[in-house]
Amino acid sequence: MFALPLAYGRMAMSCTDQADFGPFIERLTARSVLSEEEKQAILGLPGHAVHVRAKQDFVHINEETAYSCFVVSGLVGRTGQTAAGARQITAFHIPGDMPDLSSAVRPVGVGGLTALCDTVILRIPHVAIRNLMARYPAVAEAFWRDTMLDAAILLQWVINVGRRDARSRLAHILCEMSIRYGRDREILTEYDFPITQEQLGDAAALTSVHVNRSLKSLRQEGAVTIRSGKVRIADWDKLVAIGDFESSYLVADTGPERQRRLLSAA
Amino acid sequence: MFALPLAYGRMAMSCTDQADFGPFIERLTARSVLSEEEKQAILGLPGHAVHVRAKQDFVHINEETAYSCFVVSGLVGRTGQTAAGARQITAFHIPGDMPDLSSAVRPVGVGGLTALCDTVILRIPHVAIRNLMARYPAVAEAFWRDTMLDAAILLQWVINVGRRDARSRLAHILCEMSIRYGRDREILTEYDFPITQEQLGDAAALTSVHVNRSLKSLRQEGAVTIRSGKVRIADWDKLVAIGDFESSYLVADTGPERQRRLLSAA
DNA sequence: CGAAGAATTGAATTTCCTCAAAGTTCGTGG
DNA sequence: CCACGAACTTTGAGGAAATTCAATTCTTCG
Repeated sequence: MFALPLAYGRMAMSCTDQADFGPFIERLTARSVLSEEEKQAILGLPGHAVHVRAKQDFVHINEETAYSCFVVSGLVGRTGQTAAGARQITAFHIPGDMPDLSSAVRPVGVGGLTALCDTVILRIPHVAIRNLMARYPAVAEAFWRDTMLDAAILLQWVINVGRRDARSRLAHILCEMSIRYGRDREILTEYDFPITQEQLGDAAALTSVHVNRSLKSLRQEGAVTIRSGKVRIADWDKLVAIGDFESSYLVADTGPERQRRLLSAA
Repeated sequence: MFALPLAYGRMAMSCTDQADFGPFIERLTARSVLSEEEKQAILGLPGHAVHVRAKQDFVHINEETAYSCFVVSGLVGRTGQTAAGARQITAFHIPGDMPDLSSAVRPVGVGGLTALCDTVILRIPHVAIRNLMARYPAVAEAFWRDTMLDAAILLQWVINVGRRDARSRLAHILCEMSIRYGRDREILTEYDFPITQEQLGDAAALTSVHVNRSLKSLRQEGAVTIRSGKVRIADWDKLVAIGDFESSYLVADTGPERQRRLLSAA
């Protein structure tokens, strides 16, 4: 078995530290208007913790699940595949993300989910999510908005894979993850990114050999270094220039002010 | 000016033929449980018709709009761009689609919208959409689900661009459009696809020169022919094989039965 | 009929891939 | 604490796919 069930119970109880679920709430509330009651309701979602070892799929392509996953720790990749078996990572999901939140509304279509390193997830029944959304329309909208952020990232992914050369693709990914790992979306010049060059290649649509050569080039140019899962950005501006990175798709979001405007207009 | 305003008024009135808005309703109701009242409410959305000439952008990248677009006729491309100016089409939208429905909830992040040929769209104010969703939660969910179908298509787009060679990419696109143009998702072996090889290249992340050579190869192999915007699929099975096409991401959807199950469970 | 846009073809070049072999790192068990 | 093995990284050489640049032909449309 690839997965080891640990505990059942309320989300807040299935982990010793309730803060585990914090990042998601933080991200949501940064972009949506949620009341204390609504936030508490989200925190009260029932969750089932699962440890997944590195390189194990925990949701298969075209699998129809009855739950959505919340990433507690580790790193998750959304994957697709050609018939020939070539793997493509279409998204990274870090702690605080819900990679397949959309499955609550459309049970298939997110592709597979793989743990890129040892990872802990929480499985949250669709029924619970749907109940919550029925009760709190603002939560439903916040969830929808969260899936649209994923879609916006995916859109940049297409551009990255389609229109940039190897070095740019990698630089772009490293810039993006820097912002995403950062609290309040600030730039992290150093962060843990537990991924192999092979997996980076699956994400950037390159072979691991070419990833290696390209990383070497980035390193020699003094832009960035990756060593045993630790990214050190030596020169942010240079990395941004190489990666043709423009963070607005991550940052420019519907903040609470905008939400209030929309709500008052309606 | 690139756009020529035509008429204001209720959606049903801004076009002589109400059936123009039909495809969207059909698609939605095929995947969601909507009452007659809810359908009528959607049909009653106010729309502002706009004619857009070929190759004109009508929503710019990072533009924050106050409306979503509904494609009445023609062909729309969602676009992204690198700083160097390389263009990438990330999605095609055909009559009946709402390319930036998501902007009602997250005003930026869909990229730009371009008319790939002479096209008519309807601009529907976010306020109206949001009012409708507030009144009918089932409509809100149906709209969300529609954006998730786009996301699922986008996911395949990444795989296509990232992991297939030129011929396969083109074959995959032509297969996908065949299904999408078909009513009830049946296979069309002949359909209008008013697009240039240059634009196909922007979609497949290839140069127009290489698109040309690859199409020639597909033609010579007896798989498919494109001539002045008309696709003729000579051998569907062959095209599917070359394009590594598996239609479930378009077809396998949350039908009404599944929706009823989810609703009753909740 | 003429012009503009689109499609087609050729030749040289570049980027990335494939195949193959060493070298490193790190965890595990002796 | 060291030896071993597995996984990961690094490097080399040759080849394939797609690009670039440039020129020509075909279509469409006013």
